[in-house]
Amino acid sequence: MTDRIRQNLDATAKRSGEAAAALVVLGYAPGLSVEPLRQVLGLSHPGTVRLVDRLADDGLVERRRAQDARAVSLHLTKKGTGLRKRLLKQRGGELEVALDGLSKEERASLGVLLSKVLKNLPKSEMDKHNICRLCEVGACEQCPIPGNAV
Amino acid sequence: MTDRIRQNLDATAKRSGEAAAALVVLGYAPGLSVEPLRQVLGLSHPGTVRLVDRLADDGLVERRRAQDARAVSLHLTKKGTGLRKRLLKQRGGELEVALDGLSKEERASLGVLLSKVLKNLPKSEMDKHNICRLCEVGACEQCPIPGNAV
DNA sequence: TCACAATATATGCGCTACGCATATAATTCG
DNA sequence: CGAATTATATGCGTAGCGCATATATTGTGA
Repeated sequence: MTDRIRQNLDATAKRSGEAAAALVVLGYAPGLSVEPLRQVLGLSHPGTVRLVDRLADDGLVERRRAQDARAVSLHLTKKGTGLRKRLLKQRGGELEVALDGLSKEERASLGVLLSKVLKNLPKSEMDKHNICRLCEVGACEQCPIPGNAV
Repeated sequence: MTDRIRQNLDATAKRSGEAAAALVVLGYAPGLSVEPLRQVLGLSHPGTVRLVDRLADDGLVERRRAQDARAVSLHLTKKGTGLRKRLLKQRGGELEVALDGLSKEERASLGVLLSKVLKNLPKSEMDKHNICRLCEVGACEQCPIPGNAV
């Protein structure tokens, strides 16, 4: 499933690696600067700078000055917001394909079980954000990862 | 989960991309030639040739002559077999971590539900092998993907 | 049987997405 | 106010891949 989701997101974004994830994250955390973005994506700082370069080249992300003049405030452009929406929709579509044929009850039961699994995964605070980096905000009434506000 | 499994396998194999998958596949299909391996891994032919080059450089895979003198017969070396075993064990360990705290009944129920999900995924015959390319042979009494012998 | 298509592997070349080391700019703190 | 800290950016190299193409072997049809 993740292979397929990745492939589709990469194709839609015309970028690979963490590009799609960056768009999703910047969507729910506008104004984020490079350093926290780096931590969420699990990249090096230079890698993240270059990623932002590419997204800016594509007209998807804008660098604005932050209060702290050292930092940059990252914002999705209109184009970036549109692409992000398509990415999330596409991911949802793939999940729907995977769940085809499962009844409402089966889906609910799968949700309960996977919530338990999800709780076992994060090994640090930032890990929680990394795990959720492609999530659709609001898809979970309450994020099953304890202490995660996303 | 897939992120974490990939990271660990890549670190253990000291290679990234489809290297670990190639070792696993060649373990349950010894003598496979480059072309079918390519299809299972979902790479281009040149990409697969170069991957085999790297694995041969690492002393993990051997090229032998096949009946068909055009083809090569790929075999794991002793070292390759050992590494493969560690890779599968590591993957199993990560899955175990994810399932921590789930009762026997919950695991069984999750298995049933995920079997249904799994059936929805393959879009072609080769897809089935691609999906199972990191699987542990024998882990499933019967592969939930219909028509898959692995 | 012999040329020609088909199949299998390999090579030349370039590109994307990274990481490490380091430079530069701004802020904080003693 | 000067030095450590923090944030971004740049120089440079690498792994892993794809496309186009070359080479070798095997089938195939007149």
